[in-house]
Amino acid sequence: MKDNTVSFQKFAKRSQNQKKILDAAEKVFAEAGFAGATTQLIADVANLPKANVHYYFKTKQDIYRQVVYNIFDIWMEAASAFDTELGPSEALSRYIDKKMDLARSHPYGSKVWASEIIQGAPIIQDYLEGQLKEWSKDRSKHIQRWIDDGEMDAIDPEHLLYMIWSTTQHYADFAHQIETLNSGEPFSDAQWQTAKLSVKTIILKGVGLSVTSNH
Amino acid sequence: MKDNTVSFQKFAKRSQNQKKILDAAEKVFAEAGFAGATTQLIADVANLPKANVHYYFKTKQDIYRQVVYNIFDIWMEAASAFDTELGPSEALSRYIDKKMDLARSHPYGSKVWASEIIQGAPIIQDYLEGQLKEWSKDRSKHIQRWIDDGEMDAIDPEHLLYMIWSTTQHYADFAHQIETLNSGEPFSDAQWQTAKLSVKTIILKGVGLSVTSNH
DNA sequence: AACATTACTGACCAAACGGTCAAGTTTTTT
DNA sequence: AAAAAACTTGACCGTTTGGTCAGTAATGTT
Repeated sequence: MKDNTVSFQKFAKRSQNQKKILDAAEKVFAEAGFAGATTQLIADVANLPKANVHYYFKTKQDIYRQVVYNIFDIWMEAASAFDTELGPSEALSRYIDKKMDLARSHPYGSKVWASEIIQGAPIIQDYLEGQLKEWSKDRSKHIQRWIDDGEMDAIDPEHLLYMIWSTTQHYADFAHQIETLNSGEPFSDAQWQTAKLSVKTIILKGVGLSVTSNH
Repeated sequence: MKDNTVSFQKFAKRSQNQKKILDAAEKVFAEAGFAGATTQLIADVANLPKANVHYYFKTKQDIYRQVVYNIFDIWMEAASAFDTELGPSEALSRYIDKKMDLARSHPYGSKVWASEIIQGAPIIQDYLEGQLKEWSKDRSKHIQRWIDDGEMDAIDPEHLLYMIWSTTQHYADFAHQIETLNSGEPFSDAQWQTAKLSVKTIILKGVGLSVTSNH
């Protein structure tokens, strides 16, 4: 019988197991690096036999690739929060907010990304040269226009982007260090609020803008 | 015969070989992570047989430990550039300068450190809780005093430190990404100058200060 | 009910790895 | 010159790893 629910469940099971594996893998890759991550450990965290993991993903590299692609996609989607139709204050402010939220919600992905770049981006190089470069150049141009229009200070747009990336991702990648300096406790809601506000305040004021809204 | 030069050469040979191994290891650990780094590759890069590497260092972890300790020591020494006797502008400015210089001169060490923290600081935890925490608390107190004295804006001192660390180290850890966005070329001298100035300008102005000198 | 497809898994294997060791060479000390 | 100490290295080994595979179970299709 052509039962849609059954077909859907079949589909659901496959992608559901894949998600379990990818979630486990993201954590394991983040905590052990690509080489240090064993398929056995990924399987254990996913609560699945190792052979089952290899049923859904041919190689460890395939899993890794998917994990890296996923975090990149999430980031690129968040990058649309940098809406140049808004003024510079709003655009930068929202983008920083969004990046800080992702640092909190996707710490493992951020760490996997960082390790990938540190090791020379063997997997993601084409994304860097393609989507990321395109997006950066585009936003840099907009920032430059704001500068030319006297809406903000004359600072090199690319370095501004690097500062936003590094500062926000630092709260994910170096969470362990921050936690250690915070008496071993992870940030509370209030501390995350302070972090967001501090980052926005310094960067916006630093380029001659002011924090407009506080959503 | 008690020839001092001979004794010195003996000493020199040992520490010279150790240095060769540590330099090679720093690079290999940075590019492959702890687990991905093989003692064979470290030996190859050091231009030594693998067994010889194990003659000077009992285990791979011993080599790694030494590499991480070394970069931490270099950073702590640079941390003294944050001289609170100077005013806030000078102190922050010099500290940022120093950190940017280290990002350029010690990119591998910075990457090894980043990976270590990302993976939860299994080796260096005691340093974080000891020296780093002490230094941070001390400098935070000084920054707070500057704020109380009305010399700079009221921003959370710890987040200011995090911003300095993340932004400067980003130029080392994410050098590959930056290079890709820079048409595949590493930064020129002029570009490093621009980077330094941009970082200092944004951060100092961001906390209500101004770049005083340009050494 | 018969068949086909998809899902699952314990047992296995070749390759790579960290580390050892015995036998040698060179250097230092007496 | 002889003994001791330090250095060097090819060959080797137990363990771990990513990945395979044959056989079984469950699910979907006719």
